[in-house]
Amino acid sequence: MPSSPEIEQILRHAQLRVTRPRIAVLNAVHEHPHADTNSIIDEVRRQLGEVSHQAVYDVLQALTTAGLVRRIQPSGSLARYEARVADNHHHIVCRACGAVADVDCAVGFAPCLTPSEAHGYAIDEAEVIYWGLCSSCSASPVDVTATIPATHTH
Amino acid sequence: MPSSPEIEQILRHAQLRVTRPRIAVLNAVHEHPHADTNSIIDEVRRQLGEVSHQAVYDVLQALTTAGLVRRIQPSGSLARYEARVADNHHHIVCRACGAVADVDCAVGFAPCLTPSEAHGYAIDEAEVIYWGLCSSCSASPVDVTATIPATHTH
DNA sequence: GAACAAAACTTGACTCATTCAAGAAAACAG
DNA sequence: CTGTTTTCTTGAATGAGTCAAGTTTTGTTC
Repeated sequence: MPSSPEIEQILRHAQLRVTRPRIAVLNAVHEHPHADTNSIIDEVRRQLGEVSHQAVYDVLQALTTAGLVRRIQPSGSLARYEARVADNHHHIVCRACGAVADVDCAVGFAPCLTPSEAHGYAIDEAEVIYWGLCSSCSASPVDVTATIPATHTH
Repeated sequence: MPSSPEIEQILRHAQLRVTRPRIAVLNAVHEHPHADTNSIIDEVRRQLGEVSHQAVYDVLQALTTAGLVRRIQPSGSLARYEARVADNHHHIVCRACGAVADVDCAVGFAPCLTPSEAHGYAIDEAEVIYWGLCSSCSASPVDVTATIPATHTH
């Protein structure tokens, strides 16, 4: 969890201008991995007072393009962001409550990045999402007949 | 590509009532794998004349729940459907044009379905999406700086 | 094969995450 | 400090998807 001056350095090193919304957004993503855009907006406003949602959308886009955060969007979920970008890890998503957990890439780069047949595509990333039920949702059964996973967070 | 009476049988075997919209939708998904909802609506209307979009949404939901079609939704893309449901295959998505191709599951069920650490989740599916550029987009370079893949189809 | 209950479809309004656009404010190079 | 560029604010718009009430159709039962 980088301190505020560290966050500032991260932005500068990425050649991004340092602004309060950017510091707050990057901070929020570090503190709340897999948070969706609305949660990030809330958290940023908690830190700074009123900030336009558009600013947060712009910042998230800029940070994503700069490679400082990564955007994930499991089917049926809103866009979520995480600051863990250095490695190639994957995610487990709960079908019932939408909770997301990280999983290290089990098999390194080999079977994980190489499909059996690439159809002429130049592949640069293998994204893996494991679907299932988190421990608390396994414990307290709900209706999971729908194939489309729930949208809300924990 | 099942014929119309075959489509009807498929519906009956799934204990679904046979209606013209359902036949047309299931037909469209068979004929246009990975088509998004709007394309399916267009195709269904080409077959039947006017059909409400709501009917198509309802049918797709019913077919998905019955396991006759599978819904996929790569980040930044609209919901897409495919009728290939019997096996565990994966997808390659072009970052530039959004084109989707099938890939057989390269590694069987083992590394493909087993994460290194399940965090207490009961996992039932491993979804893999390979990201890259399709052959035509590799040939005619466009701007691919954005991390969020394009929404439109070919 | 008519009548009935359940399931599907139509219509039309609505939601809400995300985007667009134009002007004001802030960052930073010189 | 000044100017240019980038970022932020404001407010409206977009559009995939959902909701809800009423009508039609399906398939079953008599």
